[in-house]
Amino acid sequence: MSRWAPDAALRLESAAVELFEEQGYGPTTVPQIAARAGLTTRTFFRHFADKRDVLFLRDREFPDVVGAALAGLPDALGPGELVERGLAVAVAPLDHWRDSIGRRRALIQTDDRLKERELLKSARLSEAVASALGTRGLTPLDARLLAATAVAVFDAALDEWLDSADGTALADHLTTVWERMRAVRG
Amino acid sequence: MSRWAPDAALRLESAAVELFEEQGYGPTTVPQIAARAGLTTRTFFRHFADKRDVLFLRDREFPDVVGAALAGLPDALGPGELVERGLAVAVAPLDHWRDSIGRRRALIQTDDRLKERELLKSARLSEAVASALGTRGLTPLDARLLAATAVAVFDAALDEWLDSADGTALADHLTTVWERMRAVRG
DNA sequence: GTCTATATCGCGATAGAC
DNA sequence: GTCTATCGCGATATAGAC
Repeated sequence: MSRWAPDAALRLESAAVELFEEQGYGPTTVPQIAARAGLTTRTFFRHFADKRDVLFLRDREFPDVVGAALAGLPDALGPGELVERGLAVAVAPLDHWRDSIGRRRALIQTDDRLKERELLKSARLSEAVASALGTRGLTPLDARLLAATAVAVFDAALDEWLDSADGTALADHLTTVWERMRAVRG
Repeated sequence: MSRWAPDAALRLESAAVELFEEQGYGPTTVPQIAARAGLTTRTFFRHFADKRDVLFLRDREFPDVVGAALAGLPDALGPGELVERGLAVAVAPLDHWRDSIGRRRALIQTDDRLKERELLKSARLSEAVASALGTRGLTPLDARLLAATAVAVFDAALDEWLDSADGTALADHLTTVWERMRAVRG
């Protein structure tokens, strides 16, 4: 048994989720989280920029994953198809995590500070998509608008998926929501 | 001259903008802001929920303004026209404030915490639009998607307006960006 | 208005890993 | 030895309680 368990960040995340669910986000203190994970407050802040960040451990790589998915698709696709298929690819692994994603979302909705952080993560995802679209020749404005559209679809599809009782895959919700997105403006 | 100048919030806002521009957002402390406005720290927190909020004084009413603009338009309009015209109406007064809006935006872009707050404000605007669209018979999903589209167009148009050298009105940028949004979705 | 908790972060020391 | 993760102490500012 080594002095440090190798998964300090993960243990801190688990402890935080438990405490937030038991007591709420606001009343839970960082020392409490650290203590439950068997670590110190100082260590918490070495792994996470602030108290909110502990709920967003998984999101860190997602923009890169989506960027890579977009980069890997054939050049022949039009921009609309590109983002639609890119998202579908990047999203596939999430089906296994529905439960923990749902718990996390429920927590986020209890506090505005957590909502803000979630919105920042969505904005970063949008930037990653826009950047990938920029390399395919779209103007910055067009890339930004299409990226914003894609992220709006993604966020809505995620909610539909989490709220749906049947076992429909996230990718199928994405398809449905894209369809609605195209229909509403008509 | 009364004992309290009646514009405490406005003076705090001015002091904060000056100090943020001089020293940056992070290094500026609330006691500094309060002192420059001739007030106490406690008074600052009576007017603003937190340090970031001092830059968002003007945004408070905007969702309601947009909601009212949407409510005032004829029922006969389709949803797409509705949001497009509603935004154009709500946005008209902003042309007089381009300079201060630009300074504020420059400050917001220097710090992630300020970006987060800005994103929350955009999200609230989106909710207000979605809510107004809900009363026109759109499904919650359709309302949400169209509202997200409208806010994305608004945000992009605002940036184009702030970055443009000529005196084109914000409403004209809105029109242009709506056009691009429709085009890029092919 | 005053008082206080607690989030946040800088610094130096320490303990294992390689 | 060097590197990295952790600890312990301390300082400051935000934010909320009374």
